Amino acid sequence: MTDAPTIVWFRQDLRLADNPALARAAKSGAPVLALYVLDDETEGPWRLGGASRWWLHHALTALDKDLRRLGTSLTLRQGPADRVVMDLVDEVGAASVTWNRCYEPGARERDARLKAALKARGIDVTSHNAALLFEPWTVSTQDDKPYRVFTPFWRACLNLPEPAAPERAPARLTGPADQPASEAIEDWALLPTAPDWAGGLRETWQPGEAAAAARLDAFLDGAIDGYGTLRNRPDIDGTSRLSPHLHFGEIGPRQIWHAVKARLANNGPNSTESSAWSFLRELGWREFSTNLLYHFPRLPTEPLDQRFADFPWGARDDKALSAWQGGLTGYPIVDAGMRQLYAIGWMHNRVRMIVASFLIKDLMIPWQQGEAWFWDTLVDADLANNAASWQWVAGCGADAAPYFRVFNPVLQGEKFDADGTYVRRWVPELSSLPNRYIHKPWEAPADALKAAGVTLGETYPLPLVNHADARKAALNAYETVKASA
DNA sequence: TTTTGAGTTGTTCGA
DNA sequence: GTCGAACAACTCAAA
Repeated sequence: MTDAPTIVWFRQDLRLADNPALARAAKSGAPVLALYVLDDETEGPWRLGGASRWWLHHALTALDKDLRRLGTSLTLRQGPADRVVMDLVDEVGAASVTWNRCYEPGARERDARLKAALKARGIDVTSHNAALLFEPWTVSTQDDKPYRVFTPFWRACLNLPEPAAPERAPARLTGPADQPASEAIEDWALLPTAPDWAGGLRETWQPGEAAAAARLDAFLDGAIDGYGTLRNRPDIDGTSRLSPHLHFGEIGPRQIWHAVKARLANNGPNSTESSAWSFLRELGWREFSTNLLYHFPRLPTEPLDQRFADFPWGARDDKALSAWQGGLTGYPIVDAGMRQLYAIGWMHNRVRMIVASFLIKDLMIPWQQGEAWFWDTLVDADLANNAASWQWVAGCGADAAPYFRVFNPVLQGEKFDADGTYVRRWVPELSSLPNRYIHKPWEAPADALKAAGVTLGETYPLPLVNHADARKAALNAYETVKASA
């Protein structure tokens, strides 16, 4: 049975280049059966959110097209992935199964179970690293414990052997003689219909491996030079916007790492060098979050710092939560961010911190509710990054901000969106307000509001809470955590 | 074991 | 408007 196929199970590695599982199968000479399984059960409550589903539809369409160029195609199946894979092994008489690792707790358990079951049946099964620069089990403190502080973690990473150079995509792939039936992606109904809210996503994003590579190239030719400072400016395209491509594995961190390094070696004056390093550091944060999730699988639901288990959150307030979600808090920078998120499935990172701080500290709503909303609405929703970042803002995570650090939405707006460009773009009903009031319309005199066509409480909300009071209340609540130490 | 240095991303107050 | 200091102590990681 020399033509028994190898199943390459694609997961969060939807690319042909720098894909060790695919490379291994291609080199083996066996026919390659490319598989993707839509599995809404394994990760429990963390099944793919709406924006992620939109992205996935297009990413799989692009991957199938790329595979066809090489001579095969993508087989789609739905169901609990371990069962689906096992059934397909029987169906096609596969001799070998290979995949690239995931680090979510449900996926890890499932993969371990499946691997054991496949081995027990004499199937050759391998797993590989396509998602990280450094595997979580290779980075630990001298006491062999996981790092809980970013800077020493990243230092330790940089002392490890450099990540391997990415491999090219296989030049050609041969599918199995009998290509098994694939489900139709349309039947998965990943795209929103009634209503179709994805217009802003379509205008903003192009999923797929080729688009990811183009995005990286554009970033390396442009914004990376100013990344060190401009990445904080939501009114400017100062970031790479690679996050959704990275999440779905349309590009891998090794590819980014080596592309940035190559550029540094070629033409890196000192100013670009520090910007390039601050960009690579962001990859480091991605690694750090994945490490945290790997070592603390309850990260998405429970505070890393147990003292926060009984944090005195405010009484349940659905109206405040809805106002936050809908971008109707009365704080322009917060509302701009939340509307950007809803419109295009992405929010600038600086603004993510501002809106998260507002939900947690001004509204006293548990961070898990913000995490859930982001999970559903972000095209780059990633279990590790999302959980680690929300916990960080809440002060209960690794490397947590000091409790007294409460973002002031007015000052943050004035500092990072000084002329209000970002607010005007996403909160158009304020667009005619003068700069000096754009981040605090409630301080504008009546004639300025009138001239701008703004009626507070009607065309734009009054502030949901008074920030100065909310800040004091938050600091009081955080005092109780200290006391419970 | 003990000690030491350091910790992504802020705000407010007073000079 | 701008600047520096205070905010409060704690935990982590390494020497």
